[in-house]
Amino acid sequence: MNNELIANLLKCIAHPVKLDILALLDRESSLNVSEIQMMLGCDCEQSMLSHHLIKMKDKGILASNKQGKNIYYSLHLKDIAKILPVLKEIEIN
Amino acid sequence: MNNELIANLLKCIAHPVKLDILALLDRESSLNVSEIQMMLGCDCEQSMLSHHLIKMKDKGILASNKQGKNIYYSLHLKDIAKILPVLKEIEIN
DNA sequence: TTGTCATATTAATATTTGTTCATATATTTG
DNA sequence: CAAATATATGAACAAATATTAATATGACAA
Repeated sequence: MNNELIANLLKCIAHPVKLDILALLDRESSLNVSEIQMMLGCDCEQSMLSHHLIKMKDKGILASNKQGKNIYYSLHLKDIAKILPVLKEIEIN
Repeated sequence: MNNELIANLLKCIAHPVKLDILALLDRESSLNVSEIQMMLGCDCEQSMLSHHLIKMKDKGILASNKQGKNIYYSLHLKDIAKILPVLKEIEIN
């Protein structure tokens, strides 16, 4: 992947809630929107959450699959999750 | 590092030229602004480049050191470079 | 001491992004 | 069918960011 694409990806995920969502979906493999909202501790409004999810889906980071009333999201670009632990471990002085 | 800080870092580097600069400084350890500009293939204006460098310095990603007319920049938050190869290797379908 | 080079600073502006709110759609249930 | 549930959509606006251009600063050389 070239820097242009990488920059786009990073721009898309550079948001605390989005990072939370990625970490969740890296563990849980598939969750519907309400489940995600619960697990985020309700600190994210329904509409806001939907916007986040759709933006990440548009970039190919997430995938979604409808089941009845619910829409299940999952991590599609799995490799992106690899950077999360690396970032977590960074220490600042 | 928490998601708030990570998001800030990612936002700061989520730009093709900034990613180039990081890759350069990961290899070369220390370069002055003109050297960086040359190595970027002159596709970045002086003022723009200066803005990029200063922003990354403000976030603690880069460090600078003045030597005569020149200012040498180096990678201060070295760990951030660890994500670059991981990102490069990501493939999109 | 003037000029030139390397870099920073500032201001102006265009563009993008984040957020909220109100409303829409689709599915299920009674 | 009407109501309830789950989620998406779109508009509006503030705030953040990117970009450019013009000018400033500081170091060195002639």
